[in-house]
Amino acid sequence: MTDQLKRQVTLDEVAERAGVSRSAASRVINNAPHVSKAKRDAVQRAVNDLGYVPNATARALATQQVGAVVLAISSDNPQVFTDPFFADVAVGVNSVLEETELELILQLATSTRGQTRLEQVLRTRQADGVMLMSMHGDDPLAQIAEDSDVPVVFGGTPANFEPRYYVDADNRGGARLATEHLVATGRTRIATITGRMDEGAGTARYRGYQDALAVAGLDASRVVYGDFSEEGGGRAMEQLLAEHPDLDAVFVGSDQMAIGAMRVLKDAGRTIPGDVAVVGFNDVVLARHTEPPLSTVSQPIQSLGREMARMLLALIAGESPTPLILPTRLVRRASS
Amino acid sequence: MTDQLKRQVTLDEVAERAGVSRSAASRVINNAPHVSKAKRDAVQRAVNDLGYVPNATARALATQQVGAVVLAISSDNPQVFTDPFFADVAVGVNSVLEETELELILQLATSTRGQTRLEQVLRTRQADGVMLMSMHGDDPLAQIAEDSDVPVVFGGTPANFEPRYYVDADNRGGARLATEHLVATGRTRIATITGRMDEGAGTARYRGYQDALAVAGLDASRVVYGDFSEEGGGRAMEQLLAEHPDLDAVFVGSDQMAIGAMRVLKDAGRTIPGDVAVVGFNDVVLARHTEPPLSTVSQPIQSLGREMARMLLALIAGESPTPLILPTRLVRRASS
DNA sequence: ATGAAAGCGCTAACAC
DNA sequence: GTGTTAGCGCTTTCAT
Repeated sequence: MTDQLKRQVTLDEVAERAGVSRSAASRVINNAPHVSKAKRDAVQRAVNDLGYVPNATARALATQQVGAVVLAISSDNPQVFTDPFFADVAVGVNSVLEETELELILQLATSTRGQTRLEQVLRTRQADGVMLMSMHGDDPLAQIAEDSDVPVVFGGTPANFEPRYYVDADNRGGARLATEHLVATGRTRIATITGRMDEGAGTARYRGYQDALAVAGLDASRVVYGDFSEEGGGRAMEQLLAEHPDLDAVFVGSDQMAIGAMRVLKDAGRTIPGDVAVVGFNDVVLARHTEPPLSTVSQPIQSLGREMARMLLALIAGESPTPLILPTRLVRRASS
Repeated sequence: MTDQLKRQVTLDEVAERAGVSRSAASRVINNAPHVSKAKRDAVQRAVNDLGYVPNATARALATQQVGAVVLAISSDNPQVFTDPFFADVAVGVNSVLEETELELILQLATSTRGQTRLEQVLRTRQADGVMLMSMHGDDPLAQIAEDSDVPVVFGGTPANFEPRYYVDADNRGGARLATEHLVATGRTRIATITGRMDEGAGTARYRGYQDALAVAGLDASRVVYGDFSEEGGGRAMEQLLAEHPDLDAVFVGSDQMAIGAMRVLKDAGRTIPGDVAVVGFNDVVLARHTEPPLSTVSQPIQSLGREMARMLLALIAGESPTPLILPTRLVRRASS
């Protein structure tokens, strides 16, 4: 029957009830040494009787540690978080944070206000650590984060620079896998629709495509730059069809774009995979349900979240973890 | 050129720099009255020069307000948050919180530890308010939340009781809409697959189905209880087919289940919507891409998040908002 | 209008 | 092992 839900129970009350000094009580709570077993038990009992829970704020003020880390998504578009990708990351992050005493603050830094806030967190240590996702190449926050003395780990890598601490999926390797598969199945006129080239994932996947074709000695010039969106994928496919009507395969930088591209291909009367093989990237749920089901590259998103959290914890503990690149794998379905 | 990223700048430093007392500086920061224009400006200047940002923790301790609210998902399954539904809610919540000084803490209360933590938040006011989502009927947290003196707003309603403050989608009305539509298009042997009956959404949608059939004077006994999952939907459909082979329509309590059900129907050789019309609920992205595209009931999820946040803000401000039920609408596609 | 002083609840030196 | 003491950085009476 712990207690009424009324006022906060303080350490002093616990100490008094247990008949010990406040410092003794404090020591017990943080199980520090130098307390006799007798007192220890007395305090424990008092804690139970009173239903004492330390005041996190007061503790934070005294220890100069906030007790919370931030998961930040920086983007100009408030809707990005709608991408199932982030929910998965969040689940992963949460799963390791749950083992600690740290709270998870979600910062959708989408408006100017949001960005400013994140910047302040970074500058004035309003959190014990920050996980930063999905940076566009020229996002000023990236540099601010990198320079901050708050521990920061990046999720994914911005296009223009390599942060000190990050965890990323092996985008390049995955793209290469996908393209090699296209080569292996006899395709010779392989095009690509890239993602945004100011995002690391966009450029890395494009490189993977180039890698594979270079090794195979095939022409890698059938490329159109996309923007990761379904409509963008459709437009890109139209352009590709116009410029390279002879193509017999296309590696697309994201499933969303691939879906748009497949629609355009079908409208143009090309069969999939008969006339044109298609491979996407990300393995979103939808990929299983397209017509035909979409071959794609799958990345361990929850692991990414977990590893980000672990790396941040290590950083906070004063260690110097090395960046991590998580493996991707090809999921072959009917579209290729 | 605000400042180095070094140590925290304190109010005292600002005060000294501005040549005023700390209390004066504090008043300016919180733009309280009783400060001369001259001092006011001096302080402002000092703030800019020094790049002062108040220490949130210290402020929280002094004001007894945390400066953060919690968005909590209570569930036994860590993966629920993976449901795009919650990401949308989060985006909605964030959009209104962004206008305030409040942080958003994400609590995936999925393990025992998580639940305990949420319970402590509720009991010992570790947050200024809590938004609680997706409660199963017998979740003890629901009652704890309702009894807590921390402001709490529920997202959706548990099956067994009606919280004081909540915002929900009009599940019953939407289900009725869907079923009426089935009736209007000439179906007469209309079955249903329900969601979990220990969740408010499950029971409410079932009631809506009953409502519509009662008005139409049709038999409402073709019912199987599902669990909101795709496989569950498939199993339920099999059972339905076995028990009521004559059915010519089915209202399914969620799109996920509907997808499973459609698969089973097709496997059983029934055409959709020729032999059997199908309507789902939620309007997930996938619904647009099934074969045939799935008719469904759409709910304004981001609005739900927004309204939850608004209601919580009102509660924190000491007002007594009334519960909100958000309208749903039928999205007719090819499956019905 | 203004400043002094007393906390908010906790931790961490420090002396015993 | 134990208790005393001084903060952490801010807000807020309360005199002036």
